[in-house]
Amino acid sequence: MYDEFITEINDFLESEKIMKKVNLLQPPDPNLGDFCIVLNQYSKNDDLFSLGNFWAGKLQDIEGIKEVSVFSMKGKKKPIIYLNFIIEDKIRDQLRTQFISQGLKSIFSPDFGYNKINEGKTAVVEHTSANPISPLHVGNLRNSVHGDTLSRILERTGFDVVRIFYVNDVGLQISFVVVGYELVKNRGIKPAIKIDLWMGQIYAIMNCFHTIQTIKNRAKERDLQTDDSYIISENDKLILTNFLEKQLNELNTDLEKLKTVEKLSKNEKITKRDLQWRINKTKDEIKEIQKYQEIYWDLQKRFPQLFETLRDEVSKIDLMKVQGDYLKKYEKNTDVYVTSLFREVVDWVLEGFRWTLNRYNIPFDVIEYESDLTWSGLTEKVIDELASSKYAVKTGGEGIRFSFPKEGIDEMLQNTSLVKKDIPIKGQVPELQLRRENGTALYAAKDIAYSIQKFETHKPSIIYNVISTEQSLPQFQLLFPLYVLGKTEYASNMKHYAYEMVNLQGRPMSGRIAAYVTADAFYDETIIRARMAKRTSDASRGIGLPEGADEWNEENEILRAIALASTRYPLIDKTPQRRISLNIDEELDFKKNPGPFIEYAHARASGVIQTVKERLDIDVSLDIDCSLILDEQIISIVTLLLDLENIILKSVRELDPSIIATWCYQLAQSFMKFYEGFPVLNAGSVELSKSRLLIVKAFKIGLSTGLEILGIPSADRI
RNA sequence: GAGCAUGUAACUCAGUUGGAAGAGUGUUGGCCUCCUAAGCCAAAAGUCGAGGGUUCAAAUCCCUUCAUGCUCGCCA
Repeated sequence: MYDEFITEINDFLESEKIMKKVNLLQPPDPNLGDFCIVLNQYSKNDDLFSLGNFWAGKLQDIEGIKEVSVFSMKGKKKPIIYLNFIIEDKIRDQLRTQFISQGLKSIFSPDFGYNKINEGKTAVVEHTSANPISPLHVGNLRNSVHGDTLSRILERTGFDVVRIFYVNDVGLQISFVVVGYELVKNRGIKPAIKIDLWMGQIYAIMNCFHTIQTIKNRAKERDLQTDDSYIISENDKLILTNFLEKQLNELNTDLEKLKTVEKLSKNEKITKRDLQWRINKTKDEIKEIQKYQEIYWDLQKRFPQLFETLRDEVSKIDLMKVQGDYLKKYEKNTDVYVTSLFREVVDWVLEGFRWTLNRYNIPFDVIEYESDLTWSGLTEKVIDELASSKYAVKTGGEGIRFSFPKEGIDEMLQNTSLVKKDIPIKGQVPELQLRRENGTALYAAKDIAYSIQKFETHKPSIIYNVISTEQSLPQFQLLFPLYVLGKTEYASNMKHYAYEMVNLQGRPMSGRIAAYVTADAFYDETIIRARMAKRTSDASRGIGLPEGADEWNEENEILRAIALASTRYPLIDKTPQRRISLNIDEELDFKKNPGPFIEYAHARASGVIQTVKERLDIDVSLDIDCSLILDEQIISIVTLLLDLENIILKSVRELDPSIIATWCYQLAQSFMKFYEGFPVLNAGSVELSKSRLLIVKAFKIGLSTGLEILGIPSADRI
């Protein structure tokens, strides 16, 4: 807004033989001045205060400047001198009029809120990708909301975005559900609740049986006398923990010994770290026994019918063998029955996911199955190719391990656009096992193959993987193999969008024990609470319950907007690398959640527009007298609105959609203040009504754009 | 043991290339005869985790240190 002054001040600086470009700042309080500069930036003079007064006198002569005041702040060695500029009222008004009228023009143009720098390019966003074994919970939802918002932001910059859900349908976990499902299906039991919720229960129960069986198998290997049932009896527990605690004691004495001597015995060379690792393992094992004894009773109590059925059926079969067998058959796609059974379970759960995600306004373009990738043979091809590189080591059997020597990494940094900061670890990057000794591929290898597949099928110029920060190292470990395979471009353009996990009331959520607040429950609860709040508020305004079918539909739409604002906003308003702790009760208290506040601001704006239309019958065009609306409050709204494009670019650059969320909130806040102080209906004159109405409309456009980026519909009434 | 992230008001968090410490919630007190009070106004509340360094100037950059979370050789 103050461009003219910049050139004038630059001219002055030049006449003082200072070759620096002037940098205008904003004083903390508008009463201090319209803009200011820091004198220290331009002069190393010892007596800055006198110089400041001298400059102030000179600069005051610039046309349009009313006054330049000198403000001195104490520094350790020298004072810090600010020169505060106050513009002549008339000039300020002129500048503001111009600023607002030009600003409004660009806000009402169809390009507003877009910056097509990536036009014609494709971006892939892979997100959510939750295992299809239990319902989506609030923890998964953070991933979905971030992934979806990121996609929407990318679209705003011109990208053609492909949203991918990657289904991990090959693995031990999924085989639990498949076997469990087959067992209950054969007994004629059908789901009476939402399918993913039901499968989640089967999963938790089967996981429990499986873990208990694993514990018992380990006991057998150690020649301990436990029985074969799927329950840890008190006797079993006693035998197991006694054994483990004895072992723990031995390990601890070894560790103490190792602190004083180099080696434990002549033959055995064992490191401290190794011992520590074993100690931790043993401790975990002891905890696990206790935990799964409790989980057993807990699940039996919570899901009695499923539990009893599954326990009866499981005791008739060799669970480990059947599971392993099924999994192998599915991986190789050799048994039509098994394959269709897996797909039946997976697709059923995915249908449940889709339904849930749809409520949250989160669409997907593509669903890709890990099994398809496995069957395509690409993984084996990639492993073989990597195995012949100089970084691969054979580890016995068919095992292949991949190493990350410093020279190799340095070479990659030179030949790609990657920089040191992209490496999440200093020093030696740990080796990566690609194939087990028994010949099966590990997840890491599949992921490398999958990355290549993603690039080759969708031809994106960039891929974003939305995955929690826990996966930083494995995500980085993907890049170097890609580079080694000659896929330099791929390595450069695969980005890990990392976000921290969600804690729920101080406790992490676990699918393994079916302890989660499901995304569905969260949504349902929010709708109920929103309806209660709306009815209360309507009643205080004398509005009755909705009667006709249309009104019910309208109410439902309003409630949906409020629900999405209340659920999506708290998941996106904090920077992704911050761990968040959701307190469901607080999020449902609409006074504590900024989401509904933003909706309210939008509804108020819509209300104004509607009422004015009904009662005033005025025509609004851009051709208005902006000199009527030069107030700070209005300037701040327009400034914010015009900032949207920058904000979008910044959020892409920093991979942080919370910037958009904060912007929406600030804008809503700014509008609320405007709303209180600047009535449109009773403005006093038609001209004033018109110009204020234009601001309201501009605000509405801006906020609904922001909300659209956040995937939140905007409500016209609340 | 090593690496990464975080640490700002009682609570939840913003804070742009270093340039005058910011919101909301909560607390206290005001404001509905007037476009929706899920709102607005005012007040109180801070050693920016601690210590050091660089600088005219540090929440911001560098070093040290403390606290919390996550990760680190065949889990997916």
